[in-house]
This record gives sequence, structure tokens and C-alpha cells, in this order.
Amino acid sequence: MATIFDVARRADVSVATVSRVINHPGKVTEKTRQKVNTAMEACGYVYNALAMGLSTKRSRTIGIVIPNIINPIFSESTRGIQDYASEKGYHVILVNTDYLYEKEKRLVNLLREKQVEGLVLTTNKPGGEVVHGLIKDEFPFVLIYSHPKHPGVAFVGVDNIQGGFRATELLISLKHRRIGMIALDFSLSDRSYQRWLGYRRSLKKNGLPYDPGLVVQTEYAFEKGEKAVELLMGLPHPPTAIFCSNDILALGAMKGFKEIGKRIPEEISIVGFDDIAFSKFVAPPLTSIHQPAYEMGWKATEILFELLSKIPVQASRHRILLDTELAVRQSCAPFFKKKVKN
Amino acid sequence: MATIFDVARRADVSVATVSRVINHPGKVTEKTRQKVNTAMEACGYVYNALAMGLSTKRSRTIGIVIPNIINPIFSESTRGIQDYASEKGYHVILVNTDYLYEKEKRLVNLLREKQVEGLVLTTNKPGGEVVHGLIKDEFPFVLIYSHPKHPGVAFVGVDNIQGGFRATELLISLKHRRIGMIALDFSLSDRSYQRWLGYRRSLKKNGLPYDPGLVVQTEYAFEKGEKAVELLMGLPHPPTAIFCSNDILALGAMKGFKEIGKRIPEEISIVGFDDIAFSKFVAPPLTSIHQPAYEMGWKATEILFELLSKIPVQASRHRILLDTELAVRQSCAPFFKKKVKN
DNA sequence: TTGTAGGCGTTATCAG
DNA sequence: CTGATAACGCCTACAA
Repeated sequence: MATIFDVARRADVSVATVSRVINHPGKVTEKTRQKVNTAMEACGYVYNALAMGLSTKRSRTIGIVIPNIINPIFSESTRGIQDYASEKGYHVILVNTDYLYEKEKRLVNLLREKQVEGLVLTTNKPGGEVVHGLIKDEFPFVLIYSHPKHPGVAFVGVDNIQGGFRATELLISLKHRRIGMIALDFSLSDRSYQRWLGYRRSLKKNGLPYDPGLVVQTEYAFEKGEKAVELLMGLPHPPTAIFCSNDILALGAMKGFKEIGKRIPEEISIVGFDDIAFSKFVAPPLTSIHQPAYEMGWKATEILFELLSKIPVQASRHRILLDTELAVRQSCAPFFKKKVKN
Repeated sequence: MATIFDVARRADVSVATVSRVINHPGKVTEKTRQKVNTAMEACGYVYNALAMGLSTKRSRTIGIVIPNIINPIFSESTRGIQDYASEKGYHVILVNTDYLYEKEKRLVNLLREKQVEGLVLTTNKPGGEVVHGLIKDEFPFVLIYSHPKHPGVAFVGVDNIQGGFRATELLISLKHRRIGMIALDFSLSDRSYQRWLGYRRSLKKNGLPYDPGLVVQTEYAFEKGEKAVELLMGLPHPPTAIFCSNDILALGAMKGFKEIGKRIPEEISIVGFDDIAFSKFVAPPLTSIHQPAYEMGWKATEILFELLSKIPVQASRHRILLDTELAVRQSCAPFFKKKVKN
């Protein structure tokens, strides 16, 4: 591969000059610039951004850590991150944790070894050692989706407790009294736990008893939502409505209900969380708590770049809480008490 | 930041030794290894993979070029790529072209500047200059989704012509005679063009006339599919069935039909292409041509690593055609001729 | 405006 | 088994 050196020789200038035409074309005569450019063409020169990174200690790369790119909510925020980063001339390295904290830990380290300048991090333990390590080393990062426990940490997200609360309020307003929840295992996702907190708060506010038997924690997959339905409907006193901590589980649950012949929303109401683009197309259209994922990614990256610029900004500007919206669709209906057989 | 040098000083060994315990721990005494490891701990050493890349000329990074990570078909293949790469200790840099060739060209260059060792490329012009440039420079890459014109180029994909053919055959077997197509603009996507070829082939085989008015080329977006419906249904002699070149357009089209009160499949049949995970959940479940996207990504990366290993393999092993499958669901129904009013 | 030379953090070769 | 040292390709004072 041709290097800056080869180009220099060919153009009969110094490497410094070549470097200049690359980085500060203004600081070079038109004539020499031309010479250098044609020399570059001639030897098929390809700039080596690695060497640049080593030399300047700026890789122009950031890392994105998410649970799983397959989940549309994460592809949306990823796209938001990429679009902002790319405007700044940065690239992204993308890794998936599959909600596994050990993997998250390992990947964050690998990303740091790759010299990413900063991280947009979706963590499963906002108070965990990954975040603490980053803080200790003053490594630039911004959390998305989860709220950091630590006050100085930048983040962009929605109020998950409030989201869970809203979802449940809707169901209760529809006269449902036995409301189940299918949640991502709390050990896997802090967001899921928060949403459950909101669910409980709503129950409490409305004087409804909390029945732990109505909450099933599971893993991330359509099938898991499906399975959860079996479990829930096998109960002696099954729920008439279900809140799912994400849309994937909700879709799985819907499938599960259809399979056992339960009609949605006549016999069972469902509300999801995330409001991925597809939720409005499913049958019936899924009621869900909307998160502005693209915007979250974009904003997070905006903040990350502020952090990188090292010009100090008030920490308050680094904690952004976007609004969730309740997207009401046809997967929920009022509950009518059936006649009780004697 | 602590470097290998700091560690060496602290452990009272040479940098060479430190490097050894990192890369070939076997070639070092247990004792010195311990010394070095504790020294690394002590100064919070973080390995610099950039420097390694410069020195070894291996960045342990590959590039992924796709139109848009938002499209689930691409997140699936991306995940397949990532999973294989990560098994080999590689990371990926992901970029979106938005089906824009200029962008593709620019991004491929940037990726090469970042010294990615290879590329898994989704191109819009398999015979274009991007691919040719790569070939000329003997840069390792494998194409996915599209078929290269050039014989030596590695690729993994499905037979798009056959896919389009199958979709259309299904519709024809259901007695449809006016079959429209909503396609991604051929200038944007070579796949779309191929699928159209298959569509035409099927028409021809069945002795149906080809009506260009029934084919609308558009951009990638739900709304574009929706718009296309207006256009098609405004025709004096509108279609009774529609083949869409991808599921996103199909979902948009379905929405469009619902909005004008056309029932699917009773009044209009629809078949898509890609069979993304969500297509089975929509209303009605979408008939679609299934592409094994995850597997395509995985296989493509497998091949890429063979290419990287420089051990020569038969080119034939580098051209993989996976099977499409026709996933028949409820968005298609037989066409019954309506009574003609006199 | 242009050139010289040292440094960025690793690896790898070659001695010891 | 360990150490010294020259690359790797680029950037950036500092000089000229």
C-alpha cells in the first residue's frame, strides 16, 4: 500500500506537505496541491485512518452498545446515532450484548481498546461496574434508555416508570381488574423493572391488589411472550388484560392468545412498550407506549460530542427526559364482566 | 493513558515482554507473567488496538455496508455478520447508504481508510465502479443480496428472479390476471429490478400481457407503498393483486388499501418479498418470499474470513445461492370475477 | 510556503 | 526466556 511517503517522493515534496494537502489544503500552494493530488492518484494512495488515530489520539469512531440490533427499537436509535455521528465525520462500531451483563462488560472493554472516543451505551445495570469504570476513568459516554444512578452521568431516555404507569392506567380505566404483566427478566433489564414499578404504582393508586402470580419474567423473544401466555392463562383466575414490557413480547403474546382461541381485544386486552413501527400494522394494531428512539439516539450523540469537545457544559443539559406517548390502538377494549355461572 | 511502556517499567521488564504476555502468554515464565499482569492492573492499562493495527496491518475490523439498518431484513443479516465476526475476535463498522450510490462509494472509501480488513457489501450496482475498484485493488469483500456481474467475486444471496417469479406464479395460480407491482426504483436497487424480471417472466410464461402501467417504481418507505396504491387504484383498469419488491412497501400498500376501504385479500391480494419477522403478525398475515437473512450474513462472513486467510479456495465455494421460500399466508386469495354490469 | 525529525503504542526480528 | 530496536503511517512543532 502506498503511504504518504510514497506520495511525497513521487510529488517531490516532503511528507509534511502531503499531510498538509490532506488536512489543511489551504496552507499549501495551489501548484503543490495539484502535484500532490496527482501523485496520490498515480499511486492509488489510501489514507490510513489508523495511523492518524494513533498519532492524534482521535480515532473518529464511537461505540454503540445495545442489547440486540434485531429489535427495531434499537435499530432506530442506532440510526439516530449513526446519522449524527456521520455528520461529524465519525463512524460507529456496533456491538450486541443480548442483555448479558458479562458480555456488556467485555464488549465495553474491547471497544475502549479499539480507541473509540466515546460510547453510547445501553446498559442493563445503570448502577453497575461498567458505568462506574467509565466514570472512574473519565471516559466519555452517554447512557440511553436507562437512567444512571450516578448524578453526573449524561443520558437520554424516557420515564419508564411513568410509561408503565400510563399503560396500566389505561387498562384500569377500561375496567380491567386483573392485569397481568409479561416482563423482560428484571435481572436482564433495568427498564423492564422500572416499567413494572409503574405498573405497581398504578395498581396501588387504584386500590387494586398486587398479585405476583400475574407477573411473568422472561427472556427476549417472540416465543417467550407466547409461552408466558400459556402460563398466565393456566392460572385459576387469569388476567383480562396484559401489559408487556416491550412490543416483541407483546407480539409474541398476541400470537399466543390467537393460538388458544382468545380474541383480542374482546376477550383479552394487550398493551406493549416501545411502539416499534410495526406495531401499528399488526392484528389488531397494538396499543403501546411510544419511545422516540431515533431522536434518543440523535440527542445522545449530540451530547456525546459536547462531552468530547471538552468545553464544559452544565450537567443539567446532559440529562434529557423525552416524553413517552400512549399510542392507543385496537388491542385494548373495555372489560365486561361475564355472567357468573351458579 | 498508560502504555505498554509504563507497564514494562513498573514490572521491570522490557516492552517486548509485556507484549508477549498479551499475545503469547505461553512464551513467558509464570513468574514474569504475574509481575506484568499486576503491573497492568496497577496502572489501569488499556490495550491500544489502533497501534496494534498499525503495526500488524490487521485492524481486526470489518465493514458492513447496507442500505438502512432500520429495515429488519438488514438488521438480521447484520446480526449474522456480527455473530460470525465476533467469534473470530473481530468488530464491525456499520454504515448506511440509503440506497444512494454516491453515498455507497464514499462510505466504502472511508471504510477502507479505516483499514477494515474486508467488507460485506450490499451494493445497488453489482456491476458498478465500487465493485470494480475493490476488485482492481484486490480488496477482500463479499457481496450479499446482489449478484456480482464479475465471475470471480464472492457472494451470498438468493435468486431474486426466481423469487419474483414464484410470487407472481402464486398470484396467477389464484386466477389473478391483472397483477401490479410496487417496486423499489430500479436505479436504487438491482434486487428490485431482478424481482421485476421474475415477475415479467411469470406473466410471459402464462401468456399474460405485460402492462407497464401496472408497475410503479418508488422509494424505500412505508408511505411510498401507501402512495403507490393510490396511483395503481386510480387506473381505469386497476390490478386485483400486487407483488411488492419488499415487505416494507407491502405493509405500506396494505395500509393504503385499508384506507380506501379495500379488503385484503377479498378484494386485493398482496405478496411481499423478504419475509421479515413481522410480516406474519400483520393483518392479514403477509404472504412473502422468505430470504434467510441471518444465514446470508453469517455465510458471507465465513467466506470473507476464508478470503482474508489468503489460503486459496475454489471460487465456486464463494458463490452461494440460498433458497427462497414462498411463505403463504392470508394476504392472498383467489380472484373471482365480479358480475359485469350491463 | 515547505522541510526535518520526533513521537503515537505495538509488534517483530534478532541477539543474548 | 528476555531485551533492544527498528518498523508501521501519520501528525506536528520547529526550522528554514
